[in-house]
Amino acid sequence: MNEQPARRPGRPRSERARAAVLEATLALAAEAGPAGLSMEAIARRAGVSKETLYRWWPSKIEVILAAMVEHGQVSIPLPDSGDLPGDLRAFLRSTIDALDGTTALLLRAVAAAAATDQAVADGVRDRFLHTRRAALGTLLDRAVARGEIPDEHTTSLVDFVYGSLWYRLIFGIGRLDHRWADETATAITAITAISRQPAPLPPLPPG
Amino acid sequence: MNEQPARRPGRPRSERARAAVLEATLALAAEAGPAGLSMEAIARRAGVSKETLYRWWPSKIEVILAAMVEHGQVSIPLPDSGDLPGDLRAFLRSTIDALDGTTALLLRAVAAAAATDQAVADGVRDRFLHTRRAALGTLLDRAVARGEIPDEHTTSLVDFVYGSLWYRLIFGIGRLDHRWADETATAITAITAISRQPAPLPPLPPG
Amino acid sequence: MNEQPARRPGRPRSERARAAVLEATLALAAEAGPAGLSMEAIARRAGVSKETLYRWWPSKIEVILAAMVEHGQVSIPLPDSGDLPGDLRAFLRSTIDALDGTTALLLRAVAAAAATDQAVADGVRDRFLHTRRAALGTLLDRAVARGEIPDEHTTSLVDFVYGSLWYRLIFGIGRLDHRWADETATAITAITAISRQPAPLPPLPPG
Amino acid sequence: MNEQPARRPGRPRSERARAAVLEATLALAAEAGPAGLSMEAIARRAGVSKETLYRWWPSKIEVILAAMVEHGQVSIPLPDSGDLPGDLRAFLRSTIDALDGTTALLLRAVAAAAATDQAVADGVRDRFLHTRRAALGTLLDRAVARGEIPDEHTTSLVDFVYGSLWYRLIFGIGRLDHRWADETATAITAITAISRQPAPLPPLPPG
DNA sequence: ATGTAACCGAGACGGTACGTCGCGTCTTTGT
DNA sequence: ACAAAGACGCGACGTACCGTCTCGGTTACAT
Repeated sequence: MNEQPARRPGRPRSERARAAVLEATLALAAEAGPAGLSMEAIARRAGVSKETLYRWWPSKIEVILAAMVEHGQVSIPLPDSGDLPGDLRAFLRSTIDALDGTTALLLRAVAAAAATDQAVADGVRDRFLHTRRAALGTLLDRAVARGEIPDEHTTSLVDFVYGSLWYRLIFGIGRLDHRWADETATAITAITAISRQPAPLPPLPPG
Repeated sequence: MNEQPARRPGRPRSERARAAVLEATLALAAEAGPAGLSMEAIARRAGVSKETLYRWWPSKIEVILAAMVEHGQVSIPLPDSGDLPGDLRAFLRSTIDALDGTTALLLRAVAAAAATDQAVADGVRDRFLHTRRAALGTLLDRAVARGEIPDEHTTSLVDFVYGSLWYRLIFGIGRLDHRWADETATAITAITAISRQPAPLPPLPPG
Repeated sequence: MNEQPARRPGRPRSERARAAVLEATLALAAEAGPAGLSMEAIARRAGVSKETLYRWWPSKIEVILAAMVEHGQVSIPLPDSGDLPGDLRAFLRSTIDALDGTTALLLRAVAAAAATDQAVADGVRDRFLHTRRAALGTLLDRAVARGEIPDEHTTSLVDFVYGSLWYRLIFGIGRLDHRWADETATAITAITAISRQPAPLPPLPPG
Repeated sequence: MNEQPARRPGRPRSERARAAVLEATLALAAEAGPAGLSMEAIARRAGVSKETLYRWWPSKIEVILAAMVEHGQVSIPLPDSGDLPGDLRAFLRSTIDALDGTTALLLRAVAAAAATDQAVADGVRDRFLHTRRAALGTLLDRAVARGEIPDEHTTSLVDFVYGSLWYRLIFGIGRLDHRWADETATAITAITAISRQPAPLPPLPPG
């Protein structure tokens, strides 16, 4: 069964160019930071014409997102041990582990573009943030299903986690390390207690 | 003793220019959004020379911050009723009330500038975010003092509140209205229960 | 003896492509003028690949010259009535008749290419202008042979005729119509008189 | 009486930039020919921003015309000895003397631009060619006034002179030297004879 | 019938130039 | 000393053509 659509006519896309662009993007992000990520600079660095750049990635944000995917620091394993505190802690630690210096700078560039342009924000939200929110949502939903936490706060909790992550990233507030992951996981799961506590409230022993 | 620094020689600073710049900034933010907020455009709109602009506000971020202060949507009253859930809810509602359309666009411009440039991020954090974090911190600390919540999560909670606010603002996730304020306040204060519940856990009766 | 080069193997040249290119060139010249005559546009309009275009016409000037020949407005009948003024007038009127709007625009494109690039100028001169100069030269030479004009000015006269034609065409000076043809023919043939008059100057009769 | 309009406010135009641009234009014309005269290249060579270039010369043709004026090879003295053949010869020799290699290349660039774009052609005709046509016209009109030539051909003669000049220049036909000037002057003034000869034709003396 | 070879369309590629915009600085006159 | 005006060098923007290249497919003739 050939799902692949019949090979289109014309010279095929250059894999070399594609790779060079994404590499150049990563290199520039690492060296020059978000401010150095211009289409001009990427094309120059990659040894690629601007025409080619715009042909495949119609805007800077597309190049950046593609580079992040290429960089591989994107898919986070979703732990499922049956215990929210542990799972959340593991998930956040993985998230932080994926957030190396280059990725952090790329994410800042993404944030800058989204903050500047509503259309970019919409695209980033629907195509990039959505997946991550869904992953964390799944993790929380399982906890809800297990009765660990009430379902009324899950959306807020997702906001809390990713909100504080971006917030710290963009404004350079504190560190984003395992310590942060643990504290955040702890604070989030503290809510767990609410519903857990009442439920297991042990009946007073007789006598 | 003249504390007032000796009146400097030369033509005094033009109040007209100052007002025109800040007004123009607000107008441009409202009309053209973050992308339209260029120093060039502000000067043009204000009928002020770029020289003057740069003399008093050395960078775009300074103009924006000044315009936000001028716009008055900045200082949030700090409620103190002795009850965290109510106070938090009131505080978040006030925060949202201050976040009119123009302010939202200015904040996005601030976020874009901070995300792009680390130095800007540092400045914004220390001179702008700091005050807001401190206000919310005070509110939470009072609750800690009253024994409503443990003190170990306060920093995380501040991140949660402002993080989700910026996160939603930048990426256009959902609405930022009283409903959001209430839900967020509820989720945050749910943590209250943790410590409240265990605390009153009655000592097991002897025997 | 087979002068026809042995039929080459492989797919023969597409007549369709050839015709489409020349038609497209004429159409573009008429619609977009000299500035719109790019190889890119011609290929696009003709539904022909750029590869094919460059295979048969190695440069833009070749396409244009071929299109002009195809357009048929190129060969001017050479009158030979035995009277220079009449012949010249007829020749120039025919020349103007062949100069329709599209041809005029193609000629301007030729001039632009020649003015820009010396190599193009050489080619145009030797392969295109040469024929026309020779035709007019023949016409004048016959007049010389008949004793109508001296032979010393013929080269200048050819320059005068074609020079003023191109000059007016390129810079849009005045009209290029029958009136122009007649006036030019008259001015050129005025020179005829010089030699005619003195020659028949009858020796004063004696006495 | 101050014809000079009151000094405008703002930083005055940089004479350095102006001179550098015109020099660069001349240098590029001489070195790279008409094809090398791009706005980009001129700006680069002059060490001037493209912004500045476009501010003062809104298109390439303006830069070229200005450079030619600057180059000084533009104003031709108008001889007036009372004898058309001699004056014309002198005028054409001066014209050729002014046509150094660089000027020739600039003129070719002018022709290319005019041939490509009708609007440019109009501008060049009215602002550049006009003056030259008028000069030669004056020279011829004086001859008409002296009864040397009829007035009916003057326009054609102007076309002949400048037409053949541009024609030879653009297509690289022959040389443009004093020899050409003399031959052209001779051919043009041959027409003189027409009217001169017939007029003095002495009535045949009786008997 | 089956190579083999030149053609064809499509279209990607690295370049250069285009004309515009915003940056932050500099240089004037005038207040 | 400050203000308005506005020129300046710089670098990025997104687009258009340039001439070359690499594909899959087509159309002939020569086996």
